[in-house]
Amino acid sequence: MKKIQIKKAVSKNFKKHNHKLCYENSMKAFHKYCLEKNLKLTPLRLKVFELLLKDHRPIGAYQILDMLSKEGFSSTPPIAYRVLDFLIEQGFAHKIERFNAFIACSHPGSKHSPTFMICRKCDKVAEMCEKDSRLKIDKKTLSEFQIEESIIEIIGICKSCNQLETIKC
Amino acid sequence: MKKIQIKKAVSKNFKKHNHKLCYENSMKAFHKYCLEKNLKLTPLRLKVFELLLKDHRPIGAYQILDMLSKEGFSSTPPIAYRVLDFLIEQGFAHKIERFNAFIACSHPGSKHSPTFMICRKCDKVAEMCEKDSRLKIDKKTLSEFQIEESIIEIIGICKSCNQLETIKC
DNA sequence: AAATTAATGTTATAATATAACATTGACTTA
DNA sequence: TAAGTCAATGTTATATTATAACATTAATTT
Repeated sequence: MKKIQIKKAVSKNFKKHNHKLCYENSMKAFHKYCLEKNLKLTPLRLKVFELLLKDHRPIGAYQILDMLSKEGFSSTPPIAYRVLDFLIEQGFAHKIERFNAFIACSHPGSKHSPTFMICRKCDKVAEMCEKDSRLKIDKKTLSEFQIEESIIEIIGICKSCNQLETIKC
Repeated sequence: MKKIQIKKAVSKNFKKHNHKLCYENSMKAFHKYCLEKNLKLTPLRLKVFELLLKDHRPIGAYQILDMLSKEGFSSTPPIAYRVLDFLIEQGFAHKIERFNAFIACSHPGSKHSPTFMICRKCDKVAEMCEKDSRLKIDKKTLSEFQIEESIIEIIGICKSCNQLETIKC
């Protein structure tokens, strides 16, 4: 029996939602991916990915190290950076350049260059898929530059925070 | 008598071009802007802007400090960061987040969120104006997020570097 | 000339990231 | 199974980027 999945808008990240589902789906995908690619799903990697999945806010490497240390893991900088590199390479995490911080990928399992919406009030981040965000570049310019990768980070205010503001006034 | 200016494509930054003109136009605009806004065009600010205008490559704050020190300026970190903040605020410089480095603005004198093309071979950067690069975002998503600012950095290979590669093969 | 303010100078330290090498543990293969 | 190999983790040290806080100087106003 197949479950029918209703596609949720990315902006759900900014609202109340069934986050347990986000967590479980991502974790499941991670397990599946590692199994298929024969990559080692170690306790450290699992823990870091779990930390990234906590909510939809990016976290810094040193925050991760703090949390690792609290849970009894070794916690010198390379520990975090190496696992983050691994997760990013495998397409399960991204770096938010604006904040030098890291976030779990919402469309995991393949390399891509997403667009991030970053709310400057609640610090939550939503990752848009390419369908919903396209960079239209002038044809002539395109012919003179071979694109390999893009960093797109949009900063603004999410609807939830905006409504809160309006209510306050 | 009015000079006819032929609008050059932004990708000129990647090619041989009359860079003296780039320099002079930007410097002139900076002088004019500061005069009009009654902002102080100090030796330090001039020097830093001049350094940013050297070529179309971003430079780090500590590189700037090195060069400042060689020219007899004071060169502790806040010296550079403060002038950079000033230049960014006034719209004469940008930060390239990908490199934690800074570059002179190509369309100076007003706040804007440009798109940068970054060549990973020669490290040169070209700033596209909004006309040539537009982010098309899904309507529903747009209605749920109020955009204030965007960071768009495209990494790839410029035509000049690409041609060099082809010749080598 | 005194008061005010903007710019620069200085000291110290915070925050982010990597290099280089050591150890462990799992897996291969002889 | 013992030796060899390799990936992952551990460790030490240090590099790189950035800011806080306060002091001094220079320009501008009163």
